[in-house]
Amino acid sequence: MRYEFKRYLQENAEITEEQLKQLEGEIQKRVIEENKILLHSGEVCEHFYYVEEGLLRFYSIDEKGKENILEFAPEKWIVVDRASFYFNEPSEFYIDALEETTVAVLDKEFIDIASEISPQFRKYNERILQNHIRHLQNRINRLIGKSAEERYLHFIERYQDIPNRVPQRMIASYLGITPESLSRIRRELSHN
Amino acid sequence: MRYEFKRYLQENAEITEEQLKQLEGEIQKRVIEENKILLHSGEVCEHFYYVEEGLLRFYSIDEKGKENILEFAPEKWIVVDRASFYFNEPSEFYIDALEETTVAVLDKEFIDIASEISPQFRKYNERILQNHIRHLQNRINRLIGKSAEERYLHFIERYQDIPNRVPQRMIASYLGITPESLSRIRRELSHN
DNA sequence: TTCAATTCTTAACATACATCAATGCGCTTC
DNA sequence: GAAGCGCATTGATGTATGTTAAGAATTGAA
Repeated sequence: MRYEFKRYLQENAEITEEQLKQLEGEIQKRVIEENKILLHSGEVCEHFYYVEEGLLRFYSIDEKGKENILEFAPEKWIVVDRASFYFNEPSEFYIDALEETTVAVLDKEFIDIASEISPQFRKYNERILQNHIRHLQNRINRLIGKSAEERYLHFIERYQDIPNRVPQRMIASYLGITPESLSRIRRELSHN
Repeated sequence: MRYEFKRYLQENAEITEEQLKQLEGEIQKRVIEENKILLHSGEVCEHFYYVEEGLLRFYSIDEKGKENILEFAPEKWIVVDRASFYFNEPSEFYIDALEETTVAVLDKEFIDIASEISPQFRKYNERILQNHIRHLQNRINRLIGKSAEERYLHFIERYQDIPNRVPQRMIASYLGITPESLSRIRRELSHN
C-alpha cells in the first residue's frame, strides 16, 4: 500500500486537482535506497520528506559517536529538521533511510506556492506544526517523568509496527537507554 | 525593568501604532499573585500569557503527585499549552506563577485579528512556533543523550538567572531527576 | 549451504540515580 | 525569641541503568 502524497494533500489539505497541476513541478518523487543519508549534520535542511512507503529516521550523533534517535518516520509521516529548514541554519541532525523508501521531496518553494494558492494548505501546514509541538511536548513529559520501562510500553503501544521493522538497539536509542537495558526490560516484562 | 507587551510587539512583529489601537481591546493586562494557578489540567487552555515581569511555570503532575516541569517562563517569554489551545482539547498540564507576575493575556481572537491585519504578525507568530519546535527538539536530544550532570551544566549556562529565582527542587524537576541527586551533583561539581 | 557480520541476550560488575530518614538552615509568624 | 515550615544537604541503602565481555541467534552475502 502506497500513501501517495497527492492524494494525501487532497484529503488533508483540501488541495484541488487544479491546484495540484500548478504544484506538480515542485513535487519531486525519489526512491531512497536503504541506509542512504538524506541530511548530514552541518548541512542546511532544504527539504521536507513525505514518506509514501518505507521508513526514515531522524537522529543526532554525539561526540562519542552514539546515535540518538529523535524520530522514526514511517508511511504518511513528514520528516524535516524544522529548525534548520526555517532558520536556514546548519542542522545538528541526520536523516537516513532504514528501509528502501519512496518519498515526495518538497522544498521552500513548494511550501510558499502552496500557501499562496491555497488557504487550506496554509491551515494544514499550521496544523501539522501544532501537532508536532504537541508530540514533542508529550515526549519530553515522558522523558522527565516516566521510567524506561514505562516509556518502552508506551512506545510499543503507540508505534505497533515499528518494533518489527527496526533493530531493538534503535528503539533503545529512541528511549534514551542502552540496548542491553532494553533487553533486560523486555525479559522482565515477559516473565509476568 | 518591565518588558511591555506592546513595545515587544512593535519590535518583534513590526506592529504599527495604528494597528495597536485596533488590537488594544484584545490585550488584557493582569497581575498574578505568587502561587496562583492560571491553567489546571483538564481545562482547555484559552490564553497565551506573555510575561512582562515575574516568572511562570509550565508543568504536569503524574499519578503519584510528582510535578514535572516542562518550562520556566521568565520575562519576555510566552507560555501556552499550544496543543490544548490549538486543538481545543483538555490540557494535561498546569501553568502557575512562581513569583508575583505581570502578564499580557491574549486569546484566540487576538491571534486571529492580529494575523488578519498584519502579515508581519503572522510571520512573527510562525517564527515563534518554529522556534518553539527547535527548543523542544534540542531538549529531547539532551534528555536522551546527556547525563544529568551535563544537563544541569547546560541549564545553568543557558538560564543564568533562573537558579536564583526558583527552589532547586524545581530545577531537578526540569532536569528529570530528584532534588537529592541534584544536590549531590552540585557538591561534586564544587569539589573541582 | 556456508561464512561473516550484525544483533540480541546474558552475566558480572560498576556507576548513576532513587529512596528513606535524619539533620540543620533560613524564613515566616506569632 | 520560639515554634513551625519548607528547603537543602547528607548518609545509608536499594534499584535502575551503564559497561564490558562473551556467546547464541539471526541475517545477509558469497
